[in-house]
Amino acid sequence: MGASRTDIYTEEINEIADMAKVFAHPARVAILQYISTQESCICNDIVDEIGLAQATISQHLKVINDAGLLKGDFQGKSICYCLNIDRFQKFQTLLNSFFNKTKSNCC
Amino acid sequence: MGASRTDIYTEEINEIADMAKVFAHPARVAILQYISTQESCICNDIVDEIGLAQATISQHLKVINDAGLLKGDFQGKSICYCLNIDRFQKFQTLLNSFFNKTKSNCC
DNA sequence: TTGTATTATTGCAATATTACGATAATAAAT
DNA sequence: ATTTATTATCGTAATATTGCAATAATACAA
Repeated sequence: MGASRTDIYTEEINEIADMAKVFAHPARVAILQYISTQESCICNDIVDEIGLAQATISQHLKVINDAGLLKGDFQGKSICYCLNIDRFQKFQTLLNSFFNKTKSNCC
Repeated sequence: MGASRTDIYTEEINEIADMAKVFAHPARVAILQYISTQESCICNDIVDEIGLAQATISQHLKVINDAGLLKGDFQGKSICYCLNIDRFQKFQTLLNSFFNKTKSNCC
């Protein structure tokens, strides 16, 4: 007990939950929003911008990255993070598909 | 430490994270989906359908309800849960607005 | 009122998440 | 090779979440 069960749900349902988890922490929402506003896809500035420790930001970036939402390119010593638009679009499409199906069925 | 900080983010960002949290567990996604397929908005059947303990389902229903996504009407001894479509629609609209803004800005 | 069915709450144990300091790893510059 | 700047990882503490059994509360029926 304590751990979420995933074996009793369909793959689609687990996928939606996993997607939502990325956005289920304000730091990650803020990071995504901030990255999108930066012309040159800054990296360590995220730490200054958001106000959490560097280790914490790195941890959140890992979660976002593991979900496939980032492209990271080295630029000098720093890493230039950028949104993976295709993946981001896929998230939006799948979530909308779930929303539309669910609300159209409703009693 | 351990608790999420919310004071350092905008209200919009916290709102999006709170919304996403509802969908960030497969049981809640499954519950919402199931409720939407039921003509007559069944209640305790959710327990049978999903396969978690009654206490656990009730806990998840509370999370969904606290987010304003349910309407519950008494029907006999049982409660007839139904999706609050207006609220559900608002979730979809706000999330889409975040997605659209974010992806259009990207580098 | 008593019994029955349904849902909510409480208490607890297990696991996950969040946050940070310290440290390691990496890449470029000197 | 050494230094410097940047990012990732490790270890740890605090809090949150998940899940369940047991129990309480609620609503109706007899």
